[in-house]
Amino acid sequence: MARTSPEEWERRLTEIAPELLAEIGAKKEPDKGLPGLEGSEGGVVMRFAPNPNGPPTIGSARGIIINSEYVKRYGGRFLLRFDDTDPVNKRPMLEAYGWYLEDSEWLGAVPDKVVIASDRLPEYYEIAIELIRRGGAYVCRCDQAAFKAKKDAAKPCPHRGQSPEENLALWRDMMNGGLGPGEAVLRIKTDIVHKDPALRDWAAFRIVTADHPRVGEKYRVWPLLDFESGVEDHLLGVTHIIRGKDLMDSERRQRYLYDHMGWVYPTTIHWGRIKIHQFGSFSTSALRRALEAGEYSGWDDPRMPTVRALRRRGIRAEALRKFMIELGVGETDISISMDSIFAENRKIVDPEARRRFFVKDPIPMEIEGEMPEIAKAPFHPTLDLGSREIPAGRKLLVSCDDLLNLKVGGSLRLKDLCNIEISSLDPLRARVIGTDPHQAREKKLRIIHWAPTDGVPVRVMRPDGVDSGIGELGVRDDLDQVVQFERYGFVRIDSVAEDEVVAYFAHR
RNA sequence: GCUCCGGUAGUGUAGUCCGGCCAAUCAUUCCGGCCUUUCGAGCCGAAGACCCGGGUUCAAAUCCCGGCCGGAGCACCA
Repeated sequence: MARTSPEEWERRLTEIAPELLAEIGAKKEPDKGLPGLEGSEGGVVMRFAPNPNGPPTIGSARGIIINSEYVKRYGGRFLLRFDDTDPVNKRPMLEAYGWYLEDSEWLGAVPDKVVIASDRLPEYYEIAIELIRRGGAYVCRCDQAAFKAKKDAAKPCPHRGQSPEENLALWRDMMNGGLGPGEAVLRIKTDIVHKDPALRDWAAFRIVTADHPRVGEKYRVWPLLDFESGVEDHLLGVTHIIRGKDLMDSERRQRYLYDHMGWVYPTTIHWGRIKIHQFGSFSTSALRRALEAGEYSGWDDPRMPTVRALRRRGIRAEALRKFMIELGVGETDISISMDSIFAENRKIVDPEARRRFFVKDPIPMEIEGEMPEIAKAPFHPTLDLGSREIPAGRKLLVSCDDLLNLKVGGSLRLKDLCNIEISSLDPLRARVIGTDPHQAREKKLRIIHWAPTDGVPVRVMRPDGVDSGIGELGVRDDLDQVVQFERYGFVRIDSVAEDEVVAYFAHR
């Protein structure tokens, strides 16, 4: 296949239309980070709208970070809105409201405004009434199955033709108790013969007599998501909505509501489902059940895919931000690995994390020969972070893992201390053959870390279990710091007691 | 069954709207090598992808059609 080269075309272009040449020269610029927002001229208002039925997860973090990042970029406003309108199936947790605030702030996304749907029922009622007056909504008294049958057949139900007056009267019955749960819903009139059955006359309000954790039994008519969310987005002046692809129909449904009211629909962006290798698929409700069944120590258990669990493990907000922004907002369902987040975190944490010795599954070792009584070890291999002194002694502890390929006569270096030769394996004995690190280097000795016998017991809480061992005493100075246990990994010192230190494992 | 959306290396991602700069970007992962008193960091190098088939065109990752695969909606959940 003979292709005409670009050069050839350029030459011919020069002959026939030289004024277009500039266009060829213009390079396309590669987009960095998030794509721009369309329709940002009139300002940008965005929201993250969770149901507070558990703490923010990594998925929530994506929503919080991307929305707030756009707002930062365009100088707009970031709203946090709690869509807590189902006291039964997705019952809100009172503590969770605060958790969202806390985690948003930690993620560097302090909301400009916080809205709680369960505070705003009166506003929703007013709009419902206006909608009925305009003939855009009707009270449907079909039971669920009957309506579905009608809808699937693209046939209107008998209540669709009621007059606004009739509907208003029935609405009052819903409000004042004349109608009970399951006896009526308010439906938005869309297009009953629409080719997509998902869009036909959807329910906007239903009757719920259960108490709500925040407002108790104050209301008995509650909005459904499409109404609440759609109305709030308008009321709050939201300009851009980012939501899951699973909610694509919401826009198409809500547009009917907007048309009835004469409102302008915000710009929408969709993203696909996010799955994380290390955690699999999870839902907040499923996690909550597992937690209540005692499978986890709490919402910040190191196995949890929550923001608070990552924080406890020493993952920095900045690492999460960079990662999420890099992910972007594609519509493809994605399956990510924590490795990328860890890599991002390592870059941030490595330069500031003090190095410490932690010996997992310690084995005592007796040493003979001339050696320093105190090891002087730098806090960082290349940066000047100072150093610490670790008292050594005739007896030291080394990790069981490091003994695996050891044999009598073999030699290695105890880091920052001395070079030894193994003289016996059981009991473990060695003799000093020198102290010079260069000697170790020349002989290509393996270098292992160690701990003094009077070090502090350390427990490391990991996603895959608990490691126990002994750490140098200095780890007690690093409460709440991310440190690197040499040859083990980065951990956050979570608690320090006289007789035990607990650390949470971040990553290698 | 009806409807909607997506498919670029192992994993993500840029490019797709407005076809030529794309023998395709960046990150991570993996594999080599260097460096290092850590199995960390750093440095160097390498490997690795346009779902398939047609069509339009001088030219297709990009436009059109069909197929395949994946996800989602059709709740008085969010």
